[in-house]
Amino acid sequence: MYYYDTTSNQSYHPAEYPIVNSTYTESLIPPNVYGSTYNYSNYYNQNYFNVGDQYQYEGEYAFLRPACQNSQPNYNKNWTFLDNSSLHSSYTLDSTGNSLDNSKINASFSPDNYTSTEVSNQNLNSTRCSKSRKQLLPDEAVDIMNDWFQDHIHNPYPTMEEKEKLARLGGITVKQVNAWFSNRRNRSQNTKPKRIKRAIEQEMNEMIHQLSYNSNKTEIIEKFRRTFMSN
DNA sequence: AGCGATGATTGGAC
DNA sequence: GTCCAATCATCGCT
Repeated sequence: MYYYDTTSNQSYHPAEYPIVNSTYTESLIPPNVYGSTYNYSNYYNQNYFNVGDQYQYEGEYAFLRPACQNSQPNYNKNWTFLDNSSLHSSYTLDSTGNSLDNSKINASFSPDNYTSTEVSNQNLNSTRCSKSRKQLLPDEAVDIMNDWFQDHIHNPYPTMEEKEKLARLGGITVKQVNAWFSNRRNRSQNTKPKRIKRAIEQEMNEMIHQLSYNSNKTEIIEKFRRTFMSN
């Protein structure tokens, strides 16, 4: 049995789906499941979705596409998650355009049906996956995180609750929020270790300055410099 | 081809 | 578990 993925217009055997674990499926959350037009309450405690979960896009049904290495979620499409009732009344096409039995599909797509060996043996660099493109985070997500960063410039460390809120508002995952803040702090020299290092150096410089004004203590100053300064 | 920007990953510290 | 620095990978641009 093959499955038709309307996001890539390709058919796959279920065993070809290369990665079924939380690390990759977490990055495949369609953004609009958090949106205002979506009744999110039924899935409030579900923070990731499995490869093979079914979604509706512009009237067409599609499976969540496979999590190839370096694959990125498609943030630009207006995904709608199908709840269980509509899932069973929907249809899906196979490689020849025939309708498939959804109850069989859902059973076959359970990650438990495949061993970790089967999954890890898949070739992540197959031609099917090589077309994946690196995508930027949604502008809205970056804007929201940038605002938060500027508002907390002296301690840019969101709590877990704040990370979840930023992720929800931006339509991205908490993992992506973590990576964004880590990169942002590091690249703006605003991590705690770097701030501490700068503060120590500044204090050392001030002490050197004071010593040099108060009396002639060249020897102490040089020892101080050798001990605390990097150059 | 080279480069800067950016998102993701990794191994280690704690 | 979180956070870090370093690094990788891919984008757009020239």
